[in-house]
Amino acid sequence: MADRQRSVSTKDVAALAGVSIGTVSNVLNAPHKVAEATRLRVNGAIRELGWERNENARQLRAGRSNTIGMLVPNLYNPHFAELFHGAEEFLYERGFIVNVSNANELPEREELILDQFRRQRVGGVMMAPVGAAMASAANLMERQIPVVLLDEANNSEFSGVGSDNFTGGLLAGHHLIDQGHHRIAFVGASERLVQVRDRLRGCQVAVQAHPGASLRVISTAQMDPEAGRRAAEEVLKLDLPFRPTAVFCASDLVAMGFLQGMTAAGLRVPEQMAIIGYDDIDFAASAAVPLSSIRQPTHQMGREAASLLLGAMNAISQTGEMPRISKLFNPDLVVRESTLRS
Amino acid sequence: MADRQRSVSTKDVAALAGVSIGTVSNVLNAPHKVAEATRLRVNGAIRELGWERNENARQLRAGRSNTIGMLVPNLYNPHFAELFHGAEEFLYERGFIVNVSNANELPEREELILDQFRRQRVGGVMMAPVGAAMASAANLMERQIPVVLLDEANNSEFSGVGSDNFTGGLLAGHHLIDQGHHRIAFVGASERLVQVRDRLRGCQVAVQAHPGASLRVISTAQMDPEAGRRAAEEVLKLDLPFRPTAVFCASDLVAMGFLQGMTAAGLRVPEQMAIIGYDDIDFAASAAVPLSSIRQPTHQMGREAASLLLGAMNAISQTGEMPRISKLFNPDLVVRESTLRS
DNA sequence: ATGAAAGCGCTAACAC
DNA sequence: GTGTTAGCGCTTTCAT
Repeated sequence: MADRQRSVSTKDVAALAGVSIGTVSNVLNAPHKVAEATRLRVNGAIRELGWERNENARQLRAGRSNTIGMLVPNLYNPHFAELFHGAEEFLYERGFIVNVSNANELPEREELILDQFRRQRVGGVMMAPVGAAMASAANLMERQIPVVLLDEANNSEFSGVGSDNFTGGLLAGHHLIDQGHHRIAFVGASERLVQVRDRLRGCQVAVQAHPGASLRVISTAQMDPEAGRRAAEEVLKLDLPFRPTAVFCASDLVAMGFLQGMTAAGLRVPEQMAIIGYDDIDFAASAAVPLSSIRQPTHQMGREAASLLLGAMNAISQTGEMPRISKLFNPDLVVRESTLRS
Repeated sequence: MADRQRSVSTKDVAALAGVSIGTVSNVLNAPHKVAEATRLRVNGAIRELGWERNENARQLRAGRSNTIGMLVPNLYNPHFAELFHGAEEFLYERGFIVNVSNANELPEREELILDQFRRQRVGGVMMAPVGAAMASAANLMERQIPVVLLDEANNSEFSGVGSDNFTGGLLAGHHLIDQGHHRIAFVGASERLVQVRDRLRGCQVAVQAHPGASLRVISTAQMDPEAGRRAAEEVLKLDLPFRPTAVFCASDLVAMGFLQGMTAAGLRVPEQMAIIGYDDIDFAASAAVPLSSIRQPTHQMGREAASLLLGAMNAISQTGEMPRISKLFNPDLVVRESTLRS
């Protein structure tokens, strides 16, 4: 059965070009050391045989990898798709490849994915964990694999990129107050995600600064449209005098679910319920009611995460030191119809 | 400077457990061959040292890979995010990892990505190329790397999963005709993508079956919201008697852009312009006007693609034969507000 | 400028 | 049931 087929190797190239494998390697990695005629001959043999470098062998021998691992909670959240896009663009231009994995917001999947990255001996990892993956992240760093956190720039142990979630929450809270709202709700996984907690804190400060205003916190497990729909049901159960007139959802996905819940129940947005989201994903602008949101420079954050990671990989291989640098970006308020008082 | 640090190897494990590396390998790959006491001792040593198998070395030696490459035009299109999700779910359960790359709808990027997969010696590839990547795909197959096409089940040279785009187009066309429309437009990259061409053909058949109905084809370069907005401008330039009253957009992303263009110009949807999209992405239901669409069983298609690929990988290693199997799924019409005549 | 040779960490065939 | 060994394809030092 099926001969275990050897792929074309440098040995074959060397044989065809009439040189040693060391010379082939030099053509690839240090062409200036090789005489022009030899180089041409070797390159000709490479083309003729259709040789492609075996990255596994290269990495095994060279001890460094051109593969970067990226861990996200879910890729069909456009926020993470965009972070990935920014990071991949940056890294691809520099000859690295990015290996994304979806943890589906499951902490145990996150551990499995990081195990896999470790086995692959990736050169570095970017991650946005929802669980307590910090022990695993520390483990990677011990093995000299740099880690950059996504959406998190306040951790002194790890490098990271993020935007100022407290300020974002403040912006959202002030905006709703400015629009005349007193009873406000907050929806998001505030118990689980530090980013969401910070957004909540910002909003709380804005609300507390305004006498007579109150904030009701609805804590969800996930950060998807379904969580928003459930929160909508919960809000609708409240009697009108107690029911919030405005809601701040900690992500646009949640906000879109909340909006669906409201319109399904026949409530008008923003007249009977104002809604503001977070992330300003592209779809927010084309939602049933165009969604106000807090914008993050997501694409640029992805690029910056990649840049920090490459910096750390260089540092570790040259000085043995693991740098810890965080970049904080500023969020902006984007006002659309969903919060505009008529 | 930085000692080039060896990672913990089976040799270290063997030394600590007081056995040979062959026995360590057996504990990992054929545990039944090893005495219970020895196995326990080895596993203890593995835990104590924090050893993790080096996949590069394993793959180099074993000649097979647990990494699967996946190439998509862009991941922030929820259709592809969902295909990825289905495939990854299936493969992860079976111990494989998926390496997705975004070609950004650029044919030259597609080639680079496939080169990278070849160098990585991935076990198989799933791809949805926008360019003529068929030569590269054939090259992979020659190297015994199975290829499964995504969104394409009509290619006799390659395995693939897809849905019946002709029927999908037919469904969309009939639906618009049924709603009383005579002047219909089609928007999509029909010159570039065979999937889109098939959807157009289906729609043409539906329209031609109805005397007095006509179809205007607006061919776009990309398949994103921007393409939809541009097409909207083009349609709006037409004098009212010639202007289509309904449009079939070859993807929901395009449809959402088209919808934005219409509402920006003050036209009411569906009263002045009916719109139907394709893919039924989650966001379609929560669009400014909930979007009618042609649904594909995307998640299941992703799983099926992964399943076909694993089957091919097994076949090639056991029989040396490369199977070519295609699975065709059926599309459904999903009617929402954007095409409902009041 | 080129060649010879060692070895990265692992698997698998074979010997005991 | 366990140990020994060859070698996957490559990079890199050291001779020449």
